[in-house]
Amino acid sequence: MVSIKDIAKQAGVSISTVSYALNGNPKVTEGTRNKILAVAEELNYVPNAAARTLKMRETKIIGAFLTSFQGSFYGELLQGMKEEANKRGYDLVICSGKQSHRMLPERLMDGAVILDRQFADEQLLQYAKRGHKLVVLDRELQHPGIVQVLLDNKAGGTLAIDYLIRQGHKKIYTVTGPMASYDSQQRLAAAKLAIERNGTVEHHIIYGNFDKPSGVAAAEKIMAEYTEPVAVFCFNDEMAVGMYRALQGTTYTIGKDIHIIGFDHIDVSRYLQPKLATIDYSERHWGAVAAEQLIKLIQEEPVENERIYVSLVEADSVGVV
Amino acid sequence: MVSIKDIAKQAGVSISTVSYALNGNPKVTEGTRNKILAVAEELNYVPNAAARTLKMRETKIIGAFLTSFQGSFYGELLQGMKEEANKRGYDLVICSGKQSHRMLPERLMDGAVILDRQFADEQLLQYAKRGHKLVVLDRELQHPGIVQVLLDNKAGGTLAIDYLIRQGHKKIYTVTGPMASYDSQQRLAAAKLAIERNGTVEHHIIYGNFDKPSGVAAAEKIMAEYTEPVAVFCFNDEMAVGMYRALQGTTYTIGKDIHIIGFDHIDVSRYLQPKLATIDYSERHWGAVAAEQLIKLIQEEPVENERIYVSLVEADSVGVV
DNA sequence: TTGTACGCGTTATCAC
DNA sequence: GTGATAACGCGTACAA
Repeated sequence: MVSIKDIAKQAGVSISTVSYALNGNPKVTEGTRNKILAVAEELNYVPNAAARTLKMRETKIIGAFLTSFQGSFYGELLQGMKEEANKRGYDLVICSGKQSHRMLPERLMDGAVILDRQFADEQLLQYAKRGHKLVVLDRELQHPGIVQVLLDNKAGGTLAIDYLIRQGHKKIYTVTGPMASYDSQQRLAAAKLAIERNGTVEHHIIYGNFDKPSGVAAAEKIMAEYTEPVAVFCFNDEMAVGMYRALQGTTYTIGKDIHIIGFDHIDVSRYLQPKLATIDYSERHWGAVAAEQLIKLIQEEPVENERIYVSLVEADSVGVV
Repeated sequence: MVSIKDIAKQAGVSISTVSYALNGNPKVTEGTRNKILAVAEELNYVPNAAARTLKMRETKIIGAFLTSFQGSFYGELLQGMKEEANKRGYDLVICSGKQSHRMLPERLMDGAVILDRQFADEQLLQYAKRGHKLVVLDRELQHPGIVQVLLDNKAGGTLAIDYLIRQGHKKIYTVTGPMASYDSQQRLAAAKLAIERNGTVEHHIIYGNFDKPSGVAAAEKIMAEYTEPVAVFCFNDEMAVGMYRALQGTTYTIGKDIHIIGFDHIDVSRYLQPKLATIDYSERHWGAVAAEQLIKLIQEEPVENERIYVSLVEADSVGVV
């Protein structure tokens, strides 16, 4: 490996001069600088990140921790994070799994965005206490080293339920995500509130898991109990897709017998027959805000918790009753 | 930050003893080892990755470089890579974009899997020449430091075309990916060969881009030229989905007037009406093999180029004619 | 069994 | 303007 020492030898100067030249320190003369840059180029010099990090105590890299790489859900989010990070001179790496958690305390990155319930609250708080900078997208957590960038689930849940009620529905199912999911908890709280506020609606809760199979299961349960047209608020589109699948080829028609609204506005929802009503938000924007806040946190700029806004997408999967 | 120096002081031993103890060197006594481990625990000691890397010249991290985070395509692949890497004591990080290319030569990772045509061949060869270990999934590249793990596109292209011909089709369109795509090139070559071998089939090529809009465009072109039932081999499912979308609500029926087969067996293809015929392979296995070969390469074990096998999935999007 | 000393590649603080 | 030199935290050959 070629180091600044090699360049120094080749160029006939000292290593400190090389360092100055490479870092654009104005102390070094035009002539020697050019000479040094030429030699560096010639030798294919690449700075050693480990050495620099050891000295500088920063990597200019931020990480994003996901529970899993599967599912199409996070592409736009990561893209948004990446673009914002790059714009601010940082690189982004994506990690997944408990194994990779070590990279944060080992200081392989200057901070991280957390979207992974496998990361325990106490763990994160401990990291924050040790001076690590964090942005959480999946929980509420109070610490000076942590900033929250959360979806406006309350608004989303309310929008969905109000829409169903506005369409005349009197019997509403909600299909939740996993108990541990912050987003699911918030959506449920909002849905309950919106339903109570109305007063006359019959509400049933089905506990799901944010995946297709639990959507299938929900649909089967609903069909088994079926007596009259019902509306279903699936806490994500993935489960709604599962419901579509289960209802395919049965006598129940979506948007007539069983009305469905989802959450996320995933790409597939546009290709379903009928189109799926859902709650929309910009994943990309979410990611960009997360990266922005994280980097501000790292650079000791003032930051605040942020909320990502959502909106209603009406579609034929919800009819009038 | 707490370092081994702090532990040494606290435990009343020298730093080398601490280092030995932490690394399980048998030279150090049971008693002092336990004492040291206790102190380390108490002080919340975490080894500094930069310092260790600087010394050891390895990070135990491998990277995967993608063109973009968008699209649902790579989830399973990355999961497969991650699991295999973890099994072998490595961590995986995912990177995207030209900016992040620096991480490879700067030795932030011990090697990388490349799935990004933005990485130029010469660039990769240069890295390999400097001793970096690479696995390429998206091109052929010969170098002792590079191993190829490629999809068996030839088999896929042949399977698809033979299936169409077997179903009696005499007029076949192929909708390609971008010119630069290795996979697309290989699929086209195989398709051409299979068609020539048959002799009596009329072949039309439409140049696409692997995305939905180009599927839509292809469908429109085909409808404009329509005189008799045709079969279409879309070089990926994404474009096939675009075709479905464009044909929706027209007088053309998929599987009767226009027959479609895709490639990739993406999740959505199962939810289309009618189900999409396609070429299947295990993304997860692909990823696992890639990680395995990369780590073997890093550890100087013998490696060979690998091929990932594919299979045909028949479905109603292709009818008999 | 434990301690001393050195080097990994950088940057930064001094002299000169 | 340039050059020694001391860190940064860790691992290890060698000495004790």
